Amino acid sequence: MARQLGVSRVPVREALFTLEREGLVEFSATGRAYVKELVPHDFEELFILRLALEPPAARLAAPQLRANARALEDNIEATAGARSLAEVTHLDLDFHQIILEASGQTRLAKLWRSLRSELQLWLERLHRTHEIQTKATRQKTLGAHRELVVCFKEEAPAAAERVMRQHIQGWREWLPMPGDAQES
Amino acid sequence: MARQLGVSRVPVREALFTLEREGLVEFSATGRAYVKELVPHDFEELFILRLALEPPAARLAAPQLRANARALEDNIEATAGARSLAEVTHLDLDFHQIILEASGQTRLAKLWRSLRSELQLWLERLHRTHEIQTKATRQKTLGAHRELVVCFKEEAPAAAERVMRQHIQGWREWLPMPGDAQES
DNA sequence: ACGCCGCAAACGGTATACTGTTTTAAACGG
DNA sequence: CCGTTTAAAACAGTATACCGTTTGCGGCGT
Repeated sequence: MARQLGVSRVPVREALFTLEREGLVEFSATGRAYVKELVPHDFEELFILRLALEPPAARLAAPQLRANARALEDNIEATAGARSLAEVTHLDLDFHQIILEASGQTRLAKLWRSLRSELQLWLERLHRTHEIQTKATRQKTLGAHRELVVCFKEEAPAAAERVMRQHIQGWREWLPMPGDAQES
Repeated sequence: MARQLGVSRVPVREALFTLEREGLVEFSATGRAYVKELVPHDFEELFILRLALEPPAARLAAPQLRANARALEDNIEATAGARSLAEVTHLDLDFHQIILEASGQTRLAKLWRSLRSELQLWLERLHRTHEIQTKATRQKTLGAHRELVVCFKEEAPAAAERVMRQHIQGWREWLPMPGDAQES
């Protein structure tokens, strides 16, 4: 790999360890790196982690976002005008990341960033195999995001936490199981 | 540092990155590594993360631990007979780690392991500056742990989640604020 | 034909070396 | 005496080199 990339082995090595942390690569017992295959349980775990982490993050971020909801509103506007599926997904993840970063919890935000790449990989795969991003689902996501902004602006941490929990749970429910074949 | 340790710089470099992941070291913008100083907010964040992660982990671990509660029971017995403060703390963290590992969520378990070293550092510091491990508190911890084992054996995931949440919250409440001075 | 052995190539980890940048401190001027 | 300049030392990142181990495969024996 180092030869192919024209760099020495140490940076490649470190990049592989970074990818391992992000869940995209795994190492064998002898230290060899392989691309980690996506098994449905991993997707479930990502969902479990999001459900555990994001609602408290939303609660903690509420005071900070009360006056700084602008980035979130810009994001919603951009999502409404987005043309491609990939763009919508990217903006959706951005929206959540803004909240995580605003929570003031550095480990939480760092953890989210490390989950994001894996999550994005899963969503891209789902996009290829299922038709998951319809107009209706986009509107549903936008609705939840708008609701969250209202919670933040009114400084309602408990409500933000609850809305975030429902948003993630609802989002998971209308998502196809990653292992399923295309339905319809 | 590499010269002092008698090894080359690359392994030192990687060790420092590992310590950064564990929260014990931080890097400046120019890439220099410093020991991260402990600020009370970091302790709060560890607590927030435990509260977010461990109750769901207990719920998910319940089916797995129904028949395999032996390690937990051994841990409780060892804790009851432990002689030193450090030993009790170590066993306490072990107890929680067993549950995290049994949750079947590899990222969750990995995350816990990376939090553990930082948590242990904090507890050691609290031990030096406060008298936090009295007989009463140890009994309280043991009581919660025993209660959790009962939940697991009866395969009561929801109860395990609730007990874990109360255990962590209660534990936090009788802990002194890390920034406070000794309160005789 | 099949399994076992042994060797060559590839690999992982780390020591050493090179290069550009940052830090430090001494020399200089105000 | 203090701020500025500048040169040397330290440093971060990475390329190269070395060594012990693993892997893959051709040849051997059964």
